[in-house]
Amino acid sequence: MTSNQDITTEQKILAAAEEIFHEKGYDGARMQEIADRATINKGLLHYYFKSKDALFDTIFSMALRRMVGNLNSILLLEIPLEEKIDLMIDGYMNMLMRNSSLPSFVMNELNKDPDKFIAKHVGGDFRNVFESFIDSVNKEIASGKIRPIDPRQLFMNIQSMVLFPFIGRPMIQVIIGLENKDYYSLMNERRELIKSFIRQALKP
Amino acid sequence: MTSNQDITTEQKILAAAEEIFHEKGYDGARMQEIADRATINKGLLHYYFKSKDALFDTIFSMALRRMVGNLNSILLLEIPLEEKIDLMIDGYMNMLMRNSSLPSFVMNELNKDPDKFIAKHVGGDFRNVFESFIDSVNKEIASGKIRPIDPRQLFMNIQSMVLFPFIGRPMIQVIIGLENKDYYSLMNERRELIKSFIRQALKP
DNA sequence: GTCTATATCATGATAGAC
DNA sequence: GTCTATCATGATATAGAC
Repeated sequence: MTSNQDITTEQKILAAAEEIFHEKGYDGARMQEIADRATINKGLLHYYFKSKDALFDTIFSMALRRMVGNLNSILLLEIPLEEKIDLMIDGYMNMLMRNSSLPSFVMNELNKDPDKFIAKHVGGDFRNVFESFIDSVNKEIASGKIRPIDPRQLFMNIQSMVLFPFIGRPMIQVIIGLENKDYYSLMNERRELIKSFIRQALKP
Repeated sequence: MTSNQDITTEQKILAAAEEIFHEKGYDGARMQEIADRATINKGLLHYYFKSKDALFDTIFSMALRRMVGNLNSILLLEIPLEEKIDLMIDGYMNMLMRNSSLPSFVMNELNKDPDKFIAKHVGGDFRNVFESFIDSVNKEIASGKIRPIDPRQLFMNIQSMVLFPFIGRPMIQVIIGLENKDYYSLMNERRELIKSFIRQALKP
């Protein structure tokens, strides 16, 4: 059983670990720094989480869920393609404006160990989910509402335009010459821009 | 002065270091593993490169140059916007098909230390370069050849659609259900797809 | 230039007092 | 539950023989 005090400490640890891991990744993170950030002792960290691995797994699972959790439900909805795409974009953007370091963290860890995704996540579920998206696209193509396009490429384009600006921010910001505050407002405008960009590109 | 033998060893080190750093990042890389990969002794590593930092800096600079080196020259060309965009896409794609781990490596290191980009690279040069791109876009808008769009957003879209599939590959591959070989051919088709996708989106 | 051996230090993890 | 040692290991870096 856990008392109220326990929950508070565990929450403090999770919050601190999330910050540090997101910032520095698994390899760059230090248990000492997480303890400091949580303003607790390093020994106490190991009392709540046996190992750095265990703590990381918890954080990474949370990150994965936040990353693809909404996607499943949206892709399965029985709604027109255009609405589906808009929902995807809005869902991602809302989440990303509050968790801007998430994509970089998740993608980097996955690239270092690609199997992590399959291992931790509901591996087989996606086949049906993505089939549903393919059907949506093909139906619109057949009815002449959009021009022909490989649904996988369309999906990549959406994901790319939404996620990349949060991963490539340091580079982009230097190239186009932008302060932090300006970048934020550019991201805000981006939500509608992507929608109309895609709509225009799909127009027959 | 360096003999032929030296050059060969240094090349071996650089090749090995590049592989390891690209795979695991700065924090995850081990000097021992780099030495092993180069089939030399660990002590010899420090003979050629004083420290891990020094070795990493060399690798990272190479990566940065490969990443944005062509961009400068392309953006400054006095050619129509459409050609400019096509050149960007082709330039990136050619490079990425042979260096698929490069974007993930560079972006991740930059996110951990955003100042790295400005510090290592020709910092101020980009202002004029990107101005040239902005002019290209605005000229086409003014003449009615493309529909109005924020040049910065257009630039982001291009970068995103080209770079992200090489960063988000593990996630994308699971979601759309794809083997390694299929992903490769999908990337090959992508080059022309992005071009026409953008052209279509910009059509007035 | 290349290797072996070693110094030095930081880190994850454990033991034990309170 | 929380803290203070302390252990054990692994990593960078150096010294010195060949």
